[in-house]
Amino acid sequence: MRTKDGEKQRALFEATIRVVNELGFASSSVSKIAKSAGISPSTLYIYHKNKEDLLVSTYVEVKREMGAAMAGCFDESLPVRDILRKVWFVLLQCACARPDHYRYAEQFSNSPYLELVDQEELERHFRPLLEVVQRGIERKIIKDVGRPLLKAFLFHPIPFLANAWLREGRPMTEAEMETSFTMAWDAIRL
Amino acid sequence: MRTKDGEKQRALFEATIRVVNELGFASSSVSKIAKSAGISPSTLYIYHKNKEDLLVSTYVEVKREMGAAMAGCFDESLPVRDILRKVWFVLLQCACARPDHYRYAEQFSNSPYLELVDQEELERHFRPLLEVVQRGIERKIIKDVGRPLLKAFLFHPIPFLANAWLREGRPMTEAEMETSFTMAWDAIRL
Amino acid sequence: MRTKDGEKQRALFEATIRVVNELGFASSSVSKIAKSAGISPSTLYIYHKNKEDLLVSTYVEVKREMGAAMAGCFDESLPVRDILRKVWFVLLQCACARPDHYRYAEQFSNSPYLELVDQEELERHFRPLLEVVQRGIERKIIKDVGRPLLKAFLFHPIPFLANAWLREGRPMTEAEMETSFTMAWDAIRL
Amino acid sequence: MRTKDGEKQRALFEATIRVVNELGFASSSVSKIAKSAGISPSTLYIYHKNKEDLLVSTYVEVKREMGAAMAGCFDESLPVRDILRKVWFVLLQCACARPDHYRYAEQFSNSPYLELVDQEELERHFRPLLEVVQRGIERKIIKDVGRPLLKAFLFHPIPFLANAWLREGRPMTEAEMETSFTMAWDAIRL
DNA sequence: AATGAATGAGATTTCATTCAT
DNA sequence: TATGAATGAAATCTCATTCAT
Repeated sequence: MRTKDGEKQRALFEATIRVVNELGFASSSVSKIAKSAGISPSTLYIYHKNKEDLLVSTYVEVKREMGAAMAGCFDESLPVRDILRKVWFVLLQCACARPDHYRYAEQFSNSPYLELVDQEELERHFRPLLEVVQRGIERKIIKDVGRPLLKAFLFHPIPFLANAWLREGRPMTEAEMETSFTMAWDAIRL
Repeated sequence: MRTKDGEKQRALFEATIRVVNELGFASSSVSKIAKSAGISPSTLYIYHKNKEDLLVSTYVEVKREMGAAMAGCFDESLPVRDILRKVWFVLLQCACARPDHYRYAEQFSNSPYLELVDQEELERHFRPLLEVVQRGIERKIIKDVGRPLLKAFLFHPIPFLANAWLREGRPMTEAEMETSFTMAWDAIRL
Repeated sequence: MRTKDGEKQRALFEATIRVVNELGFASSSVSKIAKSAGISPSTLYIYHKNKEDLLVSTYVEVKREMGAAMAGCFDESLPVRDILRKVWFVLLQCACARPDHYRYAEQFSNSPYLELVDQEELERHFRPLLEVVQRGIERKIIKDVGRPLLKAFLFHPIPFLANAWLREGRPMTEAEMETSFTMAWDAIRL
Repeated sequence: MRTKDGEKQRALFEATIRVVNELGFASSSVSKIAKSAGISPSTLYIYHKNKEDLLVSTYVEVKREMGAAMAGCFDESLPVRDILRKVWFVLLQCACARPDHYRYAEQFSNSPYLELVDQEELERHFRPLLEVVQRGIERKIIKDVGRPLLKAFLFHPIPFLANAWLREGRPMTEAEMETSFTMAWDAIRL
């Protein structure tokens, strides 16, 4: 009896992102993704129930990895602003290092597929971050304006910026990162 | 493609947005859009060269209408902040009034279709706005950080916020609009 | 605008019966049927919603034609036995003339597809026949044993017999038909 | 194909009947049957050369069991009519007790698969019965009309009747069995 | 201008079967 | 013996587009 191949699983994950970024959801077919992963389309169905499952679990995995990257740089002992600054830098660096992952997440979360994902579960990956923000609110450092508004200025700009620099074809400089965080912080701080 | 019936043209425009929002680009077909517009798929080809042309020109039209809405509220005699505040309110109101148009634009601009659109031409609709921003920079009122960063905090949040409130099922209050603009302004002002 | 082609409709009907008889339900595919009808598989979907609809409506049409053949030979003025005898002969002749139609009906009605058909509607085609049987019961000519038992001996044997002779490769003689009807009649008469 | 586990063999036999009855030949796949039997599709190939072999040997086994049930009630010392009556009752009871086995046999024998079965060998199971019928013919008790006609009225109705009662959801009463046999007997007796 | 009919290409998915353990 | 992994072939059905009226 053969055993499920972790390498194939990963190849599928990367291929999905690659193909969707290149062709968009409209033209991404299961066969193209399978071919890009170097496996047979039928083999894909051993790893995923159907196309939807492939796309959704790819999204969830991207989000999980983003959450992990963030968690890895978390230092609760720092002041609120410094924690957020560090996270901002890490996320921006990730977005620039793996812009395709971020672009995939953007495409996905702007499509009706998003409704198939359990939002609660996704947020769990970012729980510590949300708690820091909450602490900032309680200490009157951050505006008490509800989560959507804070999201809109603190997280939402990140992939957009990564994308913009990607299109310019050069990496973001340290100074540009600093500037961008300052803008986000100015938006949310009291 | 021999243009004629304005009513059908409009029906197609709305149907495209409706269907793409409901099904996503992945599952939106020419036939479904035609059916939703109450015309035959063959008739659609009188108005549009092909599917791509349909999707692209729908996007351009959405952007044009957004530009027009903005232009309609433009009062050059006001101070920079007040101009931007007015525009922000109008765009947010539009986004809340026709969230589907905005959602369509979001989906479209996160897809590879975007590359088919002449960005220069699109920006023309927003020229006056960009000039006001430029004036703010020159007068040391707005941070001089390049267009992408300003876009990221001044325009990009708008459809995201409209979407967030749409999901909550209630309209944005005047106070919430004021708060959100304040955040955007805090982000970009010097 | 082209108009739906009655010839194609008929070709599909015959092709369905032909292919299913040759290969059985297990190996009959939409493509094979379309090819056998001389049309493209996609064209088939203009005439039938899906495979199921194709198979079901083919069955219904076969039954309708059987009903029509029977109705055409119906002479209410004759005694009960003579009416049934005439019907028996006509149905046997039909079954022998178009054995594929009958074989199709047999295969179909022994498959779970049968449950998709409105039995009430089917029986309508045979209403006059059922009424004659009823009359026979009332006049104490035919056993009053319920419809299933009468069906089992009066109609059910017909395609079986047609099939048997088909396999022998020769037509049924007049005498054999007479004998077979006598047996059916002996079974149901009082 | 290296036979071994009798329990699995039986589970496969029952699963084949179950699945085919539920889904029909058209939709019954090896994997579905294997899953329904609680084994892996690969294991199935230890017991059967291929799908065809699975279906055919299931049919043969059903027939063998029917023959055995009949043989078990056979009392050569009785008069011809009484032997046939006993057999009729037993077969009807079997058909009602295991309607799925009979339904499977019906589906199978109305499909082109039937041609893969050695008819001679099948008939061997029913040899004693056929000899009794022959004796009846010689003693001028039964019509001398050839085997197909006798089959059509003496055996063919049985699964049809079992099916009809199955659909009504209640078992056949003793009286109904008596009536049905009387009809069969009336059909074939001189 | 408008549209139902028509279709080749291609979509997603399942199948029967073999492989490797 | 037993089985999960693997796959080429083929299934059903939809698509974007053109044809013919």
